[in-house]
Amino acid sequence: MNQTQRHEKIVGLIKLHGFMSIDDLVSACEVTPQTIRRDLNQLAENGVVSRYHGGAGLNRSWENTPYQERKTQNSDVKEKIAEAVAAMIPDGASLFINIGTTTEMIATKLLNHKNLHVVTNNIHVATILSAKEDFSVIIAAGEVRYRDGGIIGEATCDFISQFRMDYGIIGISGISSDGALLDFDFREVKVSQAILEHTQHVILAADYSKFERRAMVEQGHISQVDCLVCDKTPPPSISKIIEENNITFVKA
Amino acid sequence: MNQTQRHEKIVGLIKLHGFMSIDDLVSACEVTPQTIRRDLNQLAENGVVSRYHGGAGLNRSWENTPYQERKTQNSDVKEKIAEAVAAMIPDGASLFINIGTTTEMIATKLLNHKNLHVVTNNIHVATILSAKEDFSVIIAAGEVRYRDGGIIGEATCDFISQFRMDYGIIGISGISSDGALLDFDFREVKVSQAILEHTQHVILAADYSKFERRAMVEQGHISQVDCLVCDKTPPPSISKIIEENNITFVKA
DNA sequence: TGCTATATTTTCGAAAACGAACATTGGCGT
DNA sequence: ACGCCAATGTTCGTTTTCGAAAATATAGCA
Repeated sequence: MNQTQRHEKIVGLIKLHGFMSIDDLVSACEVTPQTIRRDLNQLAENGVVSRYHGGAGLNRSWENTPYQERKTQNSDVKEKIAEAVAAMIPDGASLFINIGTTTEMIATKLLNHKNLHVVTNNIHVATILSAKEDFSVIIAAGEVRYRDGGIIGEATCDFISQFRMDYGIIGISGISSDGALLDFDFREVKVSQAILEHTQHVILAADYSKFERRAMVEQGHISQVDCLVCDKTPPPSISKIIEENNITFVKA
Repeated sequence: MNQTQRHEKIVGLIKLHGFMSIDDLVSACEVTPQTIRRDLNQLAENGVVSRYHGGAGLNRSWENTPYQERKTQNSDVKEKIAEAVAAMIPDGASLFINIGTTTEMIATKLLNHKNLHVVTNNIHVATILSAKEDFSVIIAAGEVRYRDGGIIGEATCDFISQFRMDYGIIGISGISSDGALLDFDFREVKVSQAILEHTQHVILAADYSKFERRAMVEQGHISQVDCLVCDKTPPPSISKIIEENNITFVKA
C-alpha cells in the first residue's frame, strides 16, 4: 500500500469512526506510529482532518464555510443570549426550535433541562438534543439544506402545523427599523411563519447585529413575538414598537 | 453546574463534534483537566463515549455492542459490505436508506458519488450525506429515537410513500430460515415496508450473523428484494429461495 | 550497477497527558 | 455546630505521545 492509498484509508476510517487513535491507525495500516503521525500532520495541514494529541478526528468540514464563520462569530454574545433563552424554558415544556446559529447554541444550553418535547427543522439541533434520553425530539421532514443543516419546504410547514407548542424559539437574519422580521430564504420564512402561528409564547433570539442587517424576505413582524432576547437595548424605533406591543425584552 | 449536568453537556458536545479534547472540554465546562478526565472515564465506563489519550470521541451505534471482540470483527465485515453496496449505486441515482448500523456505513461510502438524491429516516445518514453540496438529502419526519438516531412512526411512512426511488438500501435485524425479514421495532418495520413498496431495486445489506439472529417482528420476505449483499454465502435454505426468485447475490 | 529522491523506520529527549494520593470545598442531615 | 460524604482542585511521579534527526529501505532512472 502506498502513501496515497494509506491517506485515503486513514481519512475513510476517520470519517467512519469520527476519531482514530494513532494505535488504531497503526494496526489498521501496519506501519509505525511515526508514519501515521506524519500522515496525520500532512492531512491536518491540508485541512482534511483535525489533529489531536493521540490521534485525529474528522474535520468540521463546515468550519471553512461561511456558515461556520458565522457560527464562531459573535459566539460570546450568542452564548449569553442562548443562556438567557434557556433559562426561560421550564422543564417539561414543549417547544419549536428553528434554523439558525443562535438556536443551535440554545439547544446546547437546553441539555441541562429535563423532559423537554422539541420539534425542530434543524438537523443539528435534533442531533444535539437526541443525546438526552428523557427528551422527545421530533424532526420535520424535507430537504436538508447543505449550507446549514436546515430542513425547509412545503412538507416542513405542513408538518409543523400539526403541533401546538408552549414555546417557539426562533432566530432570524435581520430586523428592519419598522420591526419587520427578515430572512434570506423564502422557504425558511414559510417555516418560521408556521411556527409563529402554532406557538403560545414566541421567543425571538437576536444579537444586536441583526438590527443592522438587510435581508430580502419578510417573514413577519416583531409585534408577533412575545419576548425578545438581545445582548443590547435595541434601537429607539424598535424599542418603541416593543413597548407598544407589550413585548418582554430580556437583555442577556 | 453540577456533575450530572456537566456529563450531559459533555456528551452533547461530543455528539455534536465527534471528538472533544480535554482542553476543549475544560474551557467549555470551566473546570480543571482532572475533573474532565474523571468525567470522561466515568462516561467511558458506562459506554457512553470512547476514551482516547487526549480526549474522548463518540461511540458509533454499531460499536456499542457489549463485547469488544465482536465490534471490530463485524465492523470490518460491514465495511466490505458497505463498499460493495456503494459500488452498485450509479451517480445521479435516487435512493432510500433506512435505519441500521450497516446503512450508516454505506452512507459514508457514498460520499465519493455525485448528484445522489437520497431519502432517509436515519438522522446520522442525513448528517453524513448533507456534507456533500451536490447531493439532495431528504429526511423523513417523526420522533428521533434516542438509541440510534432513527426516525420512526406513522408520519414517516406517509412521507416515504410519496416517493418513487431507483434504489432502496435496507438493513435488517435478522433473517429467518424461511426467508422472512425480521426486526425488533414494529414501527421501524412499517417504514421498511413502505420503502420496499416504493422502490425499483431493493438492495438488502446483511452480514452473515443476521441469518443466525432472531427478532420479533416480520417486516417482509426476502423474495421482495432484488439483490442481497452479504459477506458469505447464505445458508442452503436461503440460497434456494434466492435462486427461485432470481435475486442477485453479491458476496462482499 | 550506482545515483537520487522519496518513504519509512529507528532512536531519543521534550512535552503532554495520565492516574493516584491528598487537600479543599460545599452541601446535607443529625 | 458538628461530622459526613461526594465533588472538585492540587501536586507529583509515571506513562504516553510528540517531533526532529539520523539510519534504512524502496523505486525510478541513466
